Amino acid sequence: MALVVYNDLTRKKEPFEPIEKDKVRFYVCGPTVYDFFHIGNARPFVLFDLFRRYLEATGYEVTFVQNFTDIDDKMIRRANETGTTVPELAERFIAEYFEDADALGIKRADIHPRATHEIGEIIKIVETLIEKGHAYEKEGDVYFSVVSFPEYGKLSKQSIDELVSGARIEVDERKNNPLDFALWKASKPGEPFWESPWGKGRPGWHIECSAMSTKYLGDSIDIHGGGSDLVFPHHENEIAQSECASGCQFVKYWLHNAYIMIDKEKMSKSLGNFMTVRDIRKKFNPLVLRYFLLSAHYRSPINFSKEGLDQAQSALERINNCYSDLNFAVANRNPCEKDDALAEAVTRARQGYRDSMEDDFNTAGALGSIFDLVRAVNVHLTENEGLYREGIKAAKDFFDDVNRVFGFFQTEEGSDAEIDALLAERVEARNSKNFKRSDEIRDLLAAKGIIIEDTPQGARWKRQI
RNA sequence: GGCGGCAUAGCCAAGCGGUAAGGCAGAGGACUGCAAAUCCUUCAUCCCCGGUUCGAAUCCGGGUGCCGCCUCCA
Repeated sequence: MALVVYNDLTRKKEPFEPIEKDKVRFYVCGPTVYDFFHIGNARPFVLFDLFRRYLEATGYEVTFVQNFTDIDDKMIRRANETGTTVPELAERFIAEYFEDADALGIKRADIHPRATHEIGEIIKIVETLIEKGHAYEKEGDVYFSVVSFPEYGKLSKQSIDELVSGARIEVDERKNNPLDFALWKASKPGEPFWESPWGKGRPGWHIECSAMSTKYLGDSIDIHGGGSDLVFPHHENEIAQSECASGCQFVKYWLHNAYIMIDKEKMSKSLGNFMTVRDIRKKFNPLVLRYFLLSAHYRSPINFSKEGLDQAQSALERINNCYSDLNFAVANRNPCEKDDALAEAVTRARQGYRDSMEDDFNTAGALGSIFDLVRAVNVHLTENEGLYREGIKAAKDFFDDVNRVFGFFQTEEGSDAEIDALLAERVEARNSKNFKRSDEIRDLLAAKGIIIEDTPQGARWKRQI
């Protein structure tokens, strides 16, 4: 069994074979940093981070690049509205991005390039495209000519004619073809600008990703990821620019995630029906959102709802309870004889987990295998007074391996003198049948989000997720 | 008009030809001073109609419903 991924370029599942053996060049479209990101934006960030982790866990050396778009119309507009500058706005929301991303357990990319730091690279590509006859300059703007690239439309499976006839874009006299798009935009008075062969201006959106991907990963990369709303025109345009400039195939595997839906509509900034990750974090542990995003296959839409998050929280609690029960048992139980059922359950869970993940990153299926082992561990802990050490060790190793990819086990075992003292007092109260006092202490701690559990091995506490 | 996706129990969600994973919620029971956690039992024939097949949720055809892209959007 080997990894198979669904490639949007061919619309088929294909065996994953990187261009260079054991190495993966992976690029993901990052945020435009003019605001907090919402949970729809969070989906690709979480997903592609997870794919990267899985690839790394299975032995690939991954170079992972995710950009920041820090100059475009939205940046300029927001900076004007809020009385700040574009660079200040970018700094602020790059920092906010990392705060939320860290909370969601998203690892830092190897490289987080910013468009404004790559202007030289961008100008170089635009010049190349003009030289090769794929682009033309008009009044300080530079446009890409879609008819110069016969394969234009190969990702979205549309011909230029079909795209034109369905287009809702405004006619722009400067363009030779309505589908031509800006590589470079002349700056208007008061806008940020950079000097270029075509005068003062700034890069178009699509060219950024081509430039940054090429600079840090080379002309041809293995995986390019993003939301499916980027298929057209963003990724189609990236292909056109990059392949015309380099003469090589730009990307081997195109992966796109489906949207978050809310009330049967796509969640999006423009519709205004979004919830930011920052909002969610006020009500839920961010790992609950992480679990929620991983509970369905990445190419299926997810319907967002409060109930959905509640369910995710309960499920995540079940996993975490098992993990902490397991650790507690290791510290507090004596060995018992071999438990074949547990040993077999670990083997089966590992196999099932792997089979699911290798089938186009089927995280929902993988969760099924994880829960199967949760049940088996719980059964073992319930049916035995002691502990089958080897089996439990194998289960813990599996959970730890999973966690390096899924990242939602709470691995830290808390210790707190004040809580420990209250817990000790409660034990005494219970021993002397002073249940009024013991329940008081339990309620007191519960109000602080501390949950008490009485086990045959003694009382213990944990934090509410 | 073009391209594409989805429809599986109250809810979420795998499965993609061999007789329905998993989670949440619910019901009954065990354990507990009461809880919590946990365990046991229980809870679906897969939108409709045809077809192919020994056999279909899974393939084909036709419906119905919902959604997305074709403009900034993850």
